[in-house]
Formats: sequence, C-alpha cells, structure tokens
Amino acid sequence: MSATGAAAMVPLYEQVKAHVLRMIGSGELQAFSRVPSENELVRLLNVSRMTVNRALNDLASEGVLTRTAGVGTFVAEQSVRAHPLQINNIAEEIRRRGHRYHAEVLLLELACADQALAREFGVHPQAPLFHSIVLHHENERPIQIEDRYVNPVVAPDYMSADFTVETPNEHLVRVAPLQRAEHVVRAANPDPDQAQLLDMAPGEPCLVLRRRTWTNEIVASFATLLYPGSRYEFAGRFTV
Amino acid sequence: MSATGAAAMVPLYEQVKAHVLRMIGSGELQAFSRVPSENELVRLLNVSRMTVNRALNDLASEGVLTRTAGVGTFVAEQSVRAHPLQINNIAEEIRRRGHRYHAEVLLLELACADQALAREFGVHPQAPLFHSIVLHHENERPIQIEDRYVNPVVAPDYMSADFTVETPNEHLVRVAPLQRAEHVVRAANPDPDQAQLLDMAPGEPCLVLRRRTWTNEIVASFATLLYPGSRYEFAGRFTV
DNA sequence: CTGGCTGACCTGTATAGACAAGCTTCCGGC
DNA sequence: GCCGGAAGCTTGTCTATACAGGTCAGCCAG
Repeated sequence: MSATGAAAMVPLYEQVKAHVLRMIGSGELQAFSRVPSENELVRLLNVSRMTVNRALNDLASEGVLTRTAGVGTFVAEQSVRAHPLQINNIAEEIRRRGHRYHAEVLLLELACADQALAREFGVHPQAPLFHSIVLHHENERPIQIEDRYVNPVVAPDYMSADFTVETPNEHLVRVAPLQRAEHVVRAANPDPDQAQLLDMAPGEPCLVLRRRTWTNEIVASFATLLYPGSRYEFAGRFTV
Repeated sequence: MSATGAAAMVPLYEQVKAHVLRMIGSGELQAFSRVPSENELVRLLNVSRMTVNRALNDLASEGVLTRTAGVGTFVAEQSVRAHPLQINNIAEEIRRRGHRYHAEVLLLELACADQALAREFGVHPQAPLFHSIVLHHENERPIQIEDRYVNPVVAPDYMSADFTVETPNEHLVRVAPLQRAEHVVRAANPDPDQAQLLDMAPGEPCLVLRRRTWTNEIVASFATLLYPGSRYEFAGRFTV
C-alpha cells in the first residue's frame, strides 16, 4: 500500500479503514473478534504505525471498533446507532459499519389521503399520495420497516424509482432539497405483522421514529420508521 | 503546556481541545470566527503541530469546528444544537404545559464506581460518585425515573441539594457550565419495580434516554431517564 | 502448589521533519 | 487596467522514533 502511486488520491489511512471494514463486511472479522494489532497491520499493509493508529482510532470514534491499551482492538457489535436528527441514510449507515445492506420493497402504490394523512400533508382528503413500505436489512437481518407517504408534487418520479438500489430517502434528497424536518420518537409494541417482519422476540418493544419533511414550504414526505428495540438505538452528541 | 508535569494525566491534545473550547465558551471565539492556526497554537501552547492537529481534527469530527485546507479553522455554526433531547429540564417542561410538577427523591447516596461507571466517567474503579434516583410526577402521575450518577469533582454540593425544589439537572446547570452532551435513546421493557413506580400497564414498553454530560472536558454526570412509552415521546423540529 | 516477578505485546501519546495541495495576496509585466 | 504567476500562508497526510503504561502468560523461587 503506497501513497505515491499517481492513482491514490485516497489517503492511506482511509485505505486502512476500508481494509478493516472489508474484513468486517466479508465476515472475516465477526463481532467482538480481534482486529489485527497495529504492528501486524503495519507489516501487512506496509504503512507506518501512526497511519494505522489514525485509521483504527477513527473507526473507534465512529463506534465501529473498541480499543483497550494492553489488550487489543475489537469489533464493536453495538446495537446500531444513529442520530435521530440528521436525516440519515440507513444504507450508508450500515455500510459505514462495514456491514451488508439490502432492501426489500413490500409495497409501492398510489394511495388516497385519508383524514389524518390529509392533515399531516396539508392537502385535501382523497388527494393522491405515493405510498411505499420498504424493509431494510443489515447483514440479512431486518433492521427497519420504513412506511412512507410522499407528496407527488415534490417527487413525481417516486413510483418509478428502484428502492433496492436507492433508498426512498436518497431519492427524495436527490429530487428535492430538504428544508425542514419534524420528528417524534416513541417506544411502542409492534403489531404481530411488524414483529414478524423485523424478526423480533415476543414482548420486545419497538423504537418508532415519525418524521415529516418539508421542501419549499410544502410537506414532502411523512415516514414512520420501526426499529427492533433490542437491536437499534439513536445516539447523538452536541456541544453547547 | 507540558506533559511532564506530574499533575498532568490529561493528554496534551485534550488540553489543547479544552483550551480552544474555553476560548469558545468565554466568547473570545464566536460562531464562524477564526480559530488560531495550527502554527499559532504551536507557538502559543508550546506543543508540536501534530498534537494541535489531532486536537483540532477531534473537535472538527465532533462538529465543534470546521476546517478548510488553505483557509483555516473556524467555529462551526451549531444550528443543529436546538436538539429536542436537549430539553432536559422535566420540571420546566411540565410547567410550561401548565401542569403540576413534583418530585420524589427515592435515593441519594455516595456510591463507588463499578467497572462500567468508571469507564463512562473516565475515573478509576472504586472512585466515589454521587448517586440519586428521583421520580418526577406530572399532575401527580409518575412520568420519569431519573437515575443519575454525578462526578463529585464537578458538583461537590450535590448531596446537600434538595431535589424536590431544584431538579438534579437544574443543580448541575447552576454549579457547572454544561459543555457537551452525548445521549442514546432506546426502547426497552422496564423491570417490575420500574413499571410499578411509573404506574405502567403490563407489557407497556419504556422510552429510555441515557445521557452523559461534560464540563471542562471531564464527565460531569451520567443519567438514565425512563419514561412510560404510552405517555411520553421526544419531539422536535429543525430547519436546514 | 502458590505467589510474585519478568518480559512480550498491546495501545496511547508526543515529537520532528517532510512534502502535498488549497487558497489569498500581491506584485510585475503587458 | 488587466492578467498571470509567485510567495506565503493554510490544512492534509505520512513517516520514523520514542517512551509510557496496561495486560497477560509463563517462568521461577519459595
């Protein structure tokens, strides 16, 4: 591994991070398993220890690894974390952890706004709305049910998008600038269908995120995201 | 600034971070204003440029600063600060809704840090920590169990505070400036004691907020807040 | 068999030096 | 006046080196 190759452009420490993430993604490194030590990676990748150190520290501060002086570096199989406020892309979030992502489209239809939806969107009842239900998987395990209504005015091509390639969120961000968002986080028991889709244990609660987003002062989408309580949590930090 | 001082224990780069944060906290550096360049800080603090680089990069990855090659380092805008989860003062929140609030102190003790707590606080195991459990009520109905550990270094008078008059959070805000916070939101089933304290229906899940706060770069408190899932939710909005 | 010591290996931190690349300013030639 | 380029700042990256301190296994003495 060398930085001098004209191809590079990607910093060495990023290449080291990618190497470790690949090892995690390929299953070579399981949760809690030990990551090669800094010196081993130095020999393996032919970079300096400081470069490896930076790469591993980065991944640790991102929550991918945990490190203990005198012991070693390990894969941190934390339950997933996301910041509730940043409109996050679940696909990117999973891939950043070096895990495999795929989506399953359960429903994609043209729906009519009922009373409640009409109020959320500020449209008349019976107004057309796109409606999608997508099941997102991390390492072949379901992690999120995304039940989303979209305003056709904002995203007219929503129905022809392929959500196994591009998440609904990515599609919306691409076609319409996000201007404002409102969200509500709750804990709730899933109904039986949802529990089965998310492969949840009996009695396990869900973390529920409801989000409404605006584009150009009109409601663009209204989404309900369900996560298994035992496998997902929102995390965030802020500075005063 | 030197690492050799016996007092130290705190890494140099943490001291550099604290120095910059103090400049921000004191108003010397406003939002968008320019942070001294790496070389200026090198001269000012008498550390190597790599150490300054690490400190500033850390603060940038935490969202405190933004950096641009060839231009400089600046204090980030921090508009996303208006985090809904920041609204921590349950008493004020309840009173703002026009409801009656009262608190019940279930426990107030001097505790010893176990392994996990020592890690959260960055202190040695067996180190003393204040520990309080307060049950907050809205209209005579329990709404939050607050289980909090506090660093005696930050709030030495914590044990003599009256939490029926001033919430633990208010006390901390008063005696120590909040600098940074980290939180995690989960959904979980309460244990029987907790369910009873919160007057919850059988099978009802809890919304759990875990929060760690920093003052002057040391962990000031670690709190676990339990809410009945059927009677509480986090909500907020933000603008891009 | 037990207890303590030692050495190997790990991460954590700090430094000096080097080069690359982005941006701004200014100056000189036209 | 206008344009181009050099100078001089900035951050970004990489390396070699050094030492400290944590952890663990294994050896050796009692």
